[in-house]
Amino acid sequence: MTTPDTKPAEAAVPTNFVRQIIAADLAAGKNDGRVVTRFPPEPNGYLHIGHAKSICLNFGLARDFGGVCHLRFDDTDPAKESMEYVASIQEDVRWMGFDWQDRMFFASDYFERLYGFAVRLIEAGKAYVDHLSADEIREYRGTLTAPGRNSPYRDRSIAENLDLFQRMRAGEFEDGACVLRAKIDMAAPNIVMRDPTIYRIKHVDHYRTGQAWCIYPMYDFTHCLSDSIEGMTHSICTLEFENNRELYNWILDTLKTPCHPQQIEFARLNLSYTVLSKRKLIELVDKGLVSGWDDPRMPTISGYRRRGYTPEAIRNFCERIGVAKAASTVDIGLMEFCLREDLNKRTPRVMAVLRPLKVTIVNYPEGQVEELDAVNNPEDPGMGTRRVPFSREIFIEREDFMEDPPKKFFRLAPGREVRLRYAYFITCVEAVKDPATGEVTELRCTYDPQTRGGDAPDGRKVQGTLHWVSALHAAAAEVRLYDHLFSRENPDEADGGRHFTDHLNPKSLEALTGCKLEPGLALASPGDRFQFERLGYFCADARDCRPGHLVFNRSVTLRDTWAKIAKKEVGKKKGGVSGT
RNA sequence: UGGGGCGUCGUCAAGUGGUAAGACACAGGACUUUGGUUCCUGCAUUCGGAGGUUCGAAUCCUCCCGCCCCAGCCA
Repeated sequence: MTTPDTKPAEAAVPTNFVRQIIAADLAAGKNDGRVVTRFPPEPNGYLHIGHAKSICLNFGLARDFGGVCHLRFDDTDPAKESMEYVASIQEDVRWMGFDWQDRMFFASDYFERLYGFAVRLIEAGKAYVDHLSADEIREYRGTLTAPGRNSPYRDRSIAENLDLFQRMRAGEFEDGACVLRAKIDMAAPNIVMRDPTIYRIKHVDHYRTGQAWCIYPMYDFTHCLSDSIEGMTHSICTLEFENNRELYNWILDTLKTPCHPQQIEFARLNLSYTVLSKRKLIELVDKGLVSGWDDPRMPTISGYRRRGYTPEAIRNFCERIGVAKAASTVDIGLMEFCLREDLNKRTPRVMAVLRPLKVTIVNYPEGQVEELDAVNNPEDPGMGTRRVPFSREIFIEREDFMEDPPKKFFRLAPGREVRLRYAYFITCVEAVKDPATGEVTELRCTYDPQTRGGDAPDGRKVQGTLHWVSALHAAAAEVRLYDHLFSRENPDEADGGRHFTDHLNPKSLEALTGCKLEPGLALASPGDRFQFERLGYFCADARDCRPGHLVFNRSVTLRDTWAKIAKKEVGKKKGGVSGT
C-alpha cells in the first residue's frame, strides 16, 4: 500500500541557487519576509538578450516570492547617458512583459543624498580628497602582487577634506584636479579596496540634472547606497562584480545604513555567434556595420522584436538556460528552438515563393481561376481556413526543381509528379531554358484534374508537396533573409590580433526582391507574423513594410531535414572520391 | 608569485552522503497534403585529476590541474 510521492505530474519548477538563497532567507524570517529586487541598467545603450536574462531573473523572483522589483537607472556617468536610452529601456522591459508599476527610480535623483553620505564618510575620517593625477593614482595603487602606497594627501584633516570636497562641488576645480577617495587600505589584497575613488569632477551636463552638478559619484559608491535607500533585500548582479562586494559591504557598514542588502552574483549570458558587450554593440552601431540598435541581426531586445521574436519565446529561453555561477556560452540554437516552439502554435500558415520559377500548366484552361481551401494552422483548427486562387500560370520555388536530381530529392524533376499544396498533382513535361545561358527559365507541366485539393482518387502517392503562388494574383514583396551576424562561434576570441568585426558574417543579410506572396498578404500590417510554409517564420518589417511595398523579415527558418540530408550526401560523395 | 570565483554529456543545467533529472543538439524509427509539427527509441557505469574518510562520495577532507574576474577619475 505504499505509494511513492506523486511528483511526476508537477511541472519542473525552475530552481537555481539564487532562489534557494531567497527561500532560505524567507524561511529564516529575514527581512520580515519581504523580497525586493531591482533591475539597474545604465542608460548608455539599448538592452540586449543578456539584460533579458537579468530582467527575467529579478522580476521573476519578485513575482514568485510575493515581492516587488524596481526599475532603476544607474545614471552616474553623464558623458555616456541619454534620455533616448531611458525611453528604449522602458519600452523593452514593458515589451518583455514586466511591470515596475510606480517603482521607477534614478540614481541621479539621489545625488544630494549621496553627497550627504560622502560628507558623513569624510566626517568619520573614512574619505579624503586626493590631488594625485589619474596616472599617479594608478601608480600608487600597486599591482596584483605588490601592495600600493599611501597618497601624500591621505592624512589631511577632516576639516580640510570637508572644505575641499565642498569646493569640488562648487566648481572650483578643473576636471581631474582631484577626487574623493574612500580611506581603506592601500595594501589590501583585493585591489578594489585600495582607497577606491568615489567621486570625480566632470564639468559635463547630465541628461537629467543638467548643470546642477560638476561632481559625480562612482558606481561602487552609488549602487550600494541606492539599493539601501530603496530597501532592497537582494541585490543581484553579474560575476564580474564579485570583487566589488567587499566594498559594497564596507560602505554600508561604515555608514551604518539601516538597510544592508545582500549582493548575489550570477554568470552573465554568452551566446554563440553573438557579441553581447555593450561596448561592442555600440561599435557596431556607430560604425554603421548594422542599420541601428534595432537591426534584426542585433542581439538587442529591439532587434529581436523587429526580427519577429515574441516576448514569450525570449522569456522561455531565459527560463531554460538557468541561472548559475559557471561562465558559460549558450548555443544560439536553443534561442531559435524557443522561437519556433512559440511561433508554431500561434502563427498562421501562408504560401510565399522567394525565388520564383514560372510554371505553366499546359492542360489547364486559359483564363480559369479556382479558389482552393487552405488550412490556416494545422496546430490550431480554431484558426480556420482561407481560399487561395489557382490559375494556369503559377510560381514555385526555384530550388524545388532539379533537372538531374540526386537520390532522395523528392521534389519536381522532368517527368516527375508532385503535389501542389491544397491544389493538384502536376507532372513536369518540359524545362524551358535560356539558349544562351542554359538556365531553366520556365517549366511546362500537366495537371491531373482528378486530384483537386491534393488527393488522388486512385490512391496514387507522390513524394513531394510544393508551395506555390498564382502568377496572376501574386503580391510582390521584398524578403530579408537573416543569418548569424558573426561567422565565428566565438567572435570575441582574439586570435592573431584580429578584431571582432573581422568575423562579421558577410551573408548575415540577403535581401530578395521580386518575391511572390499569396494575395492575402497584401494586407499585412507591420509586425504581423506568419509561417511561410516550408521556409520559415516571417514578420512584416515594422519600419519598412507598408501597403504597396511589402517587406518581410525572416525570423527563423523551419527545421530543414532535407538540407541535412543534402549536406550529408555531399559529404559522402567527397569521402568516396578521396577514398579512391 | 596577490585576491575573488568556477570546473557534472557536444551545449546549457539539476543534484546539497544513499548509488547521475531535464532541455537543446545529435542518431535511428513511426506518422504526415509543410522533408514542418507530433510521437517513440538511443545518447555520462560516471561527475577536471590523484589520494583519503565512509558500508556507501559528484556531494566531506587533502593535494594537484585547468578556466574566468580584478591594477577606469566606466558600470
